[in-house]
Amino acid sequence: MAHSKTQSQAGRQVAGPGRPRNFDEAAALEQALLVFWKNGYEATSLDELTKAMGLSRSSFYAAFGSKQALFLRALEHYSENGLQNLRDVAGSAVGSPVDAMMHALSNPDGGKQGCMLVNCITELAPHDEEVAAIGRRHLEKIEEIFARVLDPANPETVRDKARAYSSLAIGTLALRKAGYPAERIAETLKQAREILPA
Amino acid sequence: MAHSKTQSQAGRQVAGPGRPRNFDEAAALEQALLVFWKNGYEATSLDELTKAMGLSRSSFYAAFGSKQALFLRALEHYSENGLQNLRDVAGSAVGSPVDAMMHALSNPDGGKQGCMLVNCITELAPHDEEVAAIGRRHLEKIEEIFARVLDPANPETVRDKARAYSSLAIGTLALRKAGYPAERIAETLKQAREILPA
DNA sequence: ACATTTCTGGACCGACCAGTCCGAAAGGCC
DNA sequence: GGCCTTTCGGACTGGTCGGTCCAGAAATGT
Repeated sequence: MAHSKTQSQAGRQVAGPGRPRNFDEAAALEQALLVFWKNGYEATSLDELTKAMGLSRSSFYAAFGSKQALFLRALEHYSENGLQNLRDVAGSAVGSPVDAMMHALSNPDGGKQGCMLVNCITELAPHDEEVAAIGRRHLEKIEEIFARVLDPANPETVRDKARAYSSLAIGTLALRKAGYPAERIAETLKQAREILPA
Repeated sequence: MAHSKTQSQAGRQVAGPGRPRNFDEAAALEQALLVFWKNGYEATSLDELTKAMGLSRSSFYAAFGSKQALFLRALEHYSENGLQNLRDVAGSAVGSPVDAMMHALSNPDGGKQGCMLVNCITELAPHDEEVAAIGRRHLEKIEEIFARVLDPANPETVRDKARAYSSLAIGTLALRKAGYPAERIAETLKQAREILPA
């Protein structure tokens, strides 16, 4: 809510002449991200976006160009954040890192909203190669993190297994969105986990 | 394409008075299904629907009531078809029925379009309890079929495992939509079979 | 204080949205 | 053939969409 005037103002490096922005671009992007996450791309209107971001239409277009461009930035941002979070989980897990990662993937911050990237792949990837590419890159990074945890010495040799783990976790997101009780989803992961080797 | 006038015309049992329909309601529903499957719900317009179904707007509303109502009918139809198809696959598989079912789930008829029900769960379920309920029912039936294959005598005891299998197959749909090569997905499933033994 | 630069709110644009309506057409029935 | 019922095509409606534009306000350097 508090907008610092001296904050980084992407688009102008140093404070030149003229009126400075009175909104934080990063914070606005974050708010936009939440709206896209909740509604998906098509179902999100400019009015809802600008209201959530707290800026006028003209500021919006001056700062972000278009709904589509903003969306892609938000999606990239989400991907970076999500991957970093997953790396943190893998690194600082108290028990099995694989368990912790599966749990993190299956319980994204958005709760019932699931994973924004999976949502967007489902909604847009078949018709939008740019989104598909972001999605592929994100999924591959997830596999990579899994693989490094599974076999730090030879991560490339367990790539398929890593992809299987991540697919399993991603699959449970559909259950969650459909309204399955969280306990049943956890039981599914636990059951899968007991069978599979370390 | 050929519309028989004497075909069943849901809404009027026998040919009463008045001008008869010159379209097949079931065939029109099928065409609508394909459009919803390809685009999702929001991104599908009435113009595209009516064009694909080959009928005018007034005929459309007279026969189906609304876009939403038509969509729900199409979704239910898709669910019934998909589940029957899965039962057939499970029953007539030459090798492992579980393999065959996973393959069928992971390679839906729509190809890159994925599974319409998973798509719709992702797009609508968090905001539409009716769709969520259809989705839950569909997913539970899939589990049921898996469970009966895994342990015909005590299907209830392997329900969690069955859910793990179906989640895994569903998870690979995201890979496909993101544009992963089919061979890599097949490899993932094969690898997963080793992780999750029968 | 002034000139310069950029921001802001809101009016505005053409396109498209889902849904309605009406006159014309096409059958069965007498 | 005339009548009644139902469907047909397509024009039309109010509303919303993403995006543009402008007049005025605000904050800087000099």
